[in-house]
Amino acid sequence: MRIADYTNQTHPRVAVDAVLFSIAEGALKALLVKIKKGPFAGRWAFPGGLVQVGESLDDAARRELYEKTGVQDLYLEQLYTFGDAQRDPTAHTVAVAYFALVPDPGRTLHSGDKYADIGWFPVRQLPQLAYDHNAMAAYALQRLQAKLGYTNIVYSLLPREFTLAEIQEIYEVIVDRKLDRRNFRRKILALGLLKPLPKTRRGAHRPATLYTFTRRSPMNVEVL
Amino acid sequence: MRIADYTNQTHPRVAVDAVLFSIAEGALKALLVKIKKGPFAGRWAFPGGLVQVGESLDDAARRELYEKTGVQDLYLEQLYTFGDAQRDPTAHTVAVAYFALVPDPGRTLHSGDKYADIGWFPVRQLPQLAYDHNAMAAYALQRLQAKLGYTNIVYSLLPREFTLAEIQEIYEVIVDRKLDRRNFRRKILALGLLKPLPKTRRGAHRPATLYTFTRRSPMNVEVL
DNA sequence: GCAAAAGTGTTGAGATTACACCCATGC
DNA sequence: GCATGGGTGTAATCTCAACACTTTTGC
Repeated sequence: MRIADYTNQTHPRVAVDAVLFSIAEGALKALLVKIKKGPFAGRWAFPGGLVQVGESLDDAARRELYEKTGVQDLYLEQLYTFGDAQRDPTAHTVAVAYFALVPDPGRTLHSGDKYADIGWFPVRQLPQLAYDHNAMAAYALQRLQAKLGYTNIVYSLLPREFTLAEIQEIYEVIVDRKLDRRNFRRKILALGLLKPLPKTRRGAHRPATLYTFTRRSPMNVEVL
Repeated sequence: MRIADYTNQTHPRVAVDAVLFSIAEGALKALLVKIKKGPFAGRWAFPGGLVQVGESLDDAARRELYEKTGVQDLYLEQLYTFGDAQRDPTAHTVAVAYFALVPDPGRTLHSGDKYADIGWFPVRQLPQLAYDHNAMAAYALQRLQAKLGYTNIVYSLLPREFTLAEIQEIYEVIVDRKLDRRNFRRKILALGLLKPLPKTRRGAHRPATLYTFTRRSPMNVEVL
């Protein structure tokens, strides 16, 4: 990354920040990185970086997350653009925030040279973050909850094969309330997006039928 | 406006564009300006401009629209940020699009020095616009239609006093279908946001009771 | 055989839709 | 007095929420 003197700039800089969510250990987690330098050194924040000329915003967000997680096919959508003049004390920086989803991240994380540390944090107990990233987190969570209700994006939080209990748990963890099992199953199956597989997941108790999505692309459907 | 050489820039510029809607002559209109210079000279576009250091995005959008229309209290919300590297052939420019609403604009418009012309255009028959502004228009219309259904933002398209027929017409024009008069009235009144006034609007036929909003601030309600 | 998760239907309440006639005014 | 838009109620349908017992497995 190039270091430059922005004090004489006449225009704001453009950065991209990515709020990456996942479900792990029965809780909703977000990916945070620890900042090395500047006024927020030592604080946690969402990963991000300046946009280069010729690079699209989506590409910048995707690149940023790929560097950290090694995940290529994640769900990614633009969230909101934060442009308050004081949000970055160093120089006026407009941050285009993205919102991303991945299935349970078993893989290893790479903090890279830029950050001191990296990790998954439970979304409902985030520490005090750098910049306006706590507001960003709140906004992203709100968007996630809303979109879960009227789209099929859960698919991006699930592995290829899953049980109905697992998909229901994701809904419960994200919208933060218990759902009626019978009503939920009826509704989710009525969408016609799930195909039962001729296999079961064997565990400690009665085996559960495994399902898979017929389409893994975003669309609007009435789920909740 | 300062003219500068951006060819050696290492970072994209930031601009704000505003899609301003209003209802006039029974149709949904958008405000367009005619561009004077550059590769899009002669084309219509949404009004916009570069963001200055120290200026927030919301302020920049508000300023832009105030210069053109003289309207101070409009409904304004961020829409989407367009960041494709090729969207502006002159230099990579990230455009933060805003979406705004005003009641029927009887007032005069000011094209200013920057633009060759200014005017209201029916949203469903826009000409070919500069940049990616046709996509911007489509996105804004979609947002408007959706928000009309689950918020009370109609208030920002109506004058202080209005009849139920007038508010219904706005819904019909925007969502582009006829609504049942009795069902619509029942539902909109059930929200408790409208107060009947002890006056009527006298016209060619039976006078209609005038209503006013009890609160003119955005909130979520189930309208449609 | 017992503990634990998987699987399955029905009923009542509330919401949504469809639909037709009388009323008040201006001309 | 007639043309025009304003104003009003009900019945049928659909959707949503609440609720409990049987089944299959591992140990």
